[in-house]
Amino acid sequence: MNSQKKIALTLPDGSSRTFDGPVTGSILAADIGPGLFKAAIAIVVDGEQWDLSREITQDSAVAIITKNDEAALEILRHDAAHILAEAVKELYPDTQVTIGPSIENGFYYDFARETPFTTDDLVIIEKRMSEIIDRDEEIIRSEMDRDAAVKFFSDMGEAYKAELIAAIPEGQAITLYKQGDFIDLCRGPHLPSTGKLGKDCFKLMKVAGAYWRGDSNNEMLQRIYGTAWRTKKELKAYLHRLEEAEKRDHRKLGKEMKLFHFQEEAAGMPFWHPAGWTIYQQVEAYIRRKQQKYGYQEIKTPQLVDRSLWEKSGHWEKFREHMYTTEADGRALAFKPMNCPCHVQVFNQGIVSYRDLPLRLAEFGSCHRYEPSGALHGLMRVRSFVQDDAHIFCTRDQITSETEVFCKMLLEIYKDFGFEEVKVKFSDRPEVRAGDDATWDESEDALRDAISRTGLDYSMNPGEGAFYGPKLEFVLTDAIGRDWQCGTLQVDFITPKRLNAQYVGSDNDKHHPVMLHRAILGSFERFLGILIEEHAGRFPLWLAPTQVVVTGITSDQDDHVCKVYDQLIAQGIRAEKDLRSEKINYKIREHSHAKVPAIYVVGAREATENTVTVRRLGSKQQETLDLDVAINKLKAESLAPDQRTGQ
RNA sequence: GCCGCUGUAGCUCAGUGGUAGAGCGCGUCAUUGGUAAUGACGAGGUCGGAAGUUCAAUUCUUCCCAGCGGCACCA
Repeated sequence: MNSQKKIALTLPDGSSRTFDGPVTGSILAADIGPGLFKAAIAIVVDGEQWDLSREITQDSAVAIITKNDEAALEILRHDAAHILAEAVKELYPDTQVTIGPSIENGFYYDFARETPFTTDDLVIIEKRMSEIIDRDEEIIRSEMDRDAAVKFFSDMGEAYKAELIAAIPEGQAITLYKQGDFIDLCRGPHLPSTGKLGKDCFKLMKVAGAYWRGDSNNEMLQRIYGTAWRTKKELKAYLHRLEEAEKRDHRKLGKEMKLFHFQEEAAGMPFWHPAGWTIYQQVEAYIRRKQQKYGYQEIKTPQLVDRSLWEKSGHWEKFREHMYTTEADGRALAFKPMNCPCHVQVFNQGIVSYRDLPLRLAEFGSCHRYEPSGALHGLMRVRSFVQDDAHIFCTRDQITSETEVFCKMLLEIYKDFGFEEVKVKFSDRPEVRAGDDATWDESEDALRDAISRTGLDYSMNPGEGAFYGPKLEFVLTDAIGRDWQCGTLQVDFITPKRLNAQYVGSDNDKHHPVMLHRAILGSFERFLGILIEEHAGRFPLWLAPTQVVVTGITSDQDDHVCKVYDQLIAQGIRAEKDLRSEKINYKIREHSHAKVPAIYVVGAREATENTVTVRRLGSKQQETLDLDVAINKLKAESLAPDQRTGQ
């Protein structure tokens, strides 16, 4: 036997093991201990994830990945995708496979097949997957020359795979993985065998359409989504989380709590009911106070504007498809999809001096956008909505300070709504855009300079800027960890030029101002949807549609209930009275289900002593207080965060 | 817009080639009860819309609309 080179492997604890020749992760794991061998999933070799079966031929730093490691989940899910594909190929041989990555919480695989998969098919496929896991097929890695691989998959009738491989640079070796009779192109790594995926740790979730290569010009494939976890317990916990999220669905709560509704005759346009509109108005009043505090002036501009303005602003060219249009007096009119061109019209009235800048014009602007029908989603994506929109007209020198102040205002507002975690994204020039590169360079630099001075961390979002300028996007995280992009600040050197906005500078020359488009909530509709889900319908007192219900034990207290109710109303509290001849149990149950934050019960005792017994939502405790004390307490708590003392 | 699924009472849903049912809610009456369901009775539906097949369609077929899950889109 040749004298083989010794291989030294360094483990994470710093210890090292020497082998007489090339060694696989499996052998290493077995060498360390049978427990580790059993739990091993893959191995990290010099920072790169490898299969356990791959030979390590030189000294390396290694770490065995076991089921308990975070990294294992991704491998597990990727494997589940392969097992799914294998099951589908076995059951429906006429199907072509395409791609199947691991994703957050699970995996999917896209298939090309004439007949659609049904939900019944999912049950059958799931069963076959379990059988494949039982077979415990070895997963074998191999390499193949690119051209050979293209031929290999073409011959097999897998046109999509062949197309994918053909796109890989020539001469490059590609890796294939085989399990049973199923072979797939894959970077890896994979589990040693299919049996390593727990039979009761995965579940197929849904079938959906998805475009080949994510391009809507391409044919549509059938995507099967699944979820996979390390343990049955984790799977159950995940399914439970989904159920909990469903309970806070704003569409469901909106109906239950009579906040708003939609109907066929106005698809994507909410009808706000009294309760929902109350919340809306609280939010609007709050934002109005904040805008006043930060030096904004509120305006109101038309919803229907002549096409010629949209042509000048550039919207007609770029967004015509998404604009509602109509005609009157022989003129073509369009509903505004945004407010900026109208705000420039306000700016353009009269001569503006540099002394007037920055000019901050705010509008709760009612906009319409013809969104694709498939995009509509409750309040989150609508066709008519109102933005907390404003445009700051300023000089180039003022961009930095205006951005800084805006960020402060935005964080303050998010905090008041209970959102402490905010991410910032910087979107730079998109491919289709207005304006020359020099202007884009300048505006991107100005924005970058501004955001770095705020000290906020941000990530890049390349190519996602507006057609007229780069932007910052503000993303908040809700109570169950979901991200929502709400706020935005966009630098715009172009619209003021196009719409001929000018001011007289200190040099007595005319200049175009810079426009900062900015919103904090984004759309009220969507933000209310987020708030409903954030609070699961149990709003804090300042937002709750009904803040307190007053009710008696028997009808003997009706007069007193009315007296208490009148006092609450006089104090500006959103109170209701319940004089129905129902038992107290019944009324408590009903108002608790309606998520009313406070219930005042007045019995014979309270009526004589002029007290109320207070029951708060979510608590079974009762507290009897003097009426004045109770009302003052409620009133203090009903104040919006910015109206409380100390702000 | 694309793929798939769904559309029955105010809500949640069952059901059928011979023009429909439950629970909750709603109304009336009785009950006056101390913190998550008092009882009785009653009203309420051209079964999403249009066309077709059929002696007969809510049920089968086609088209349209809307909703849901994704994909694409999101100034």
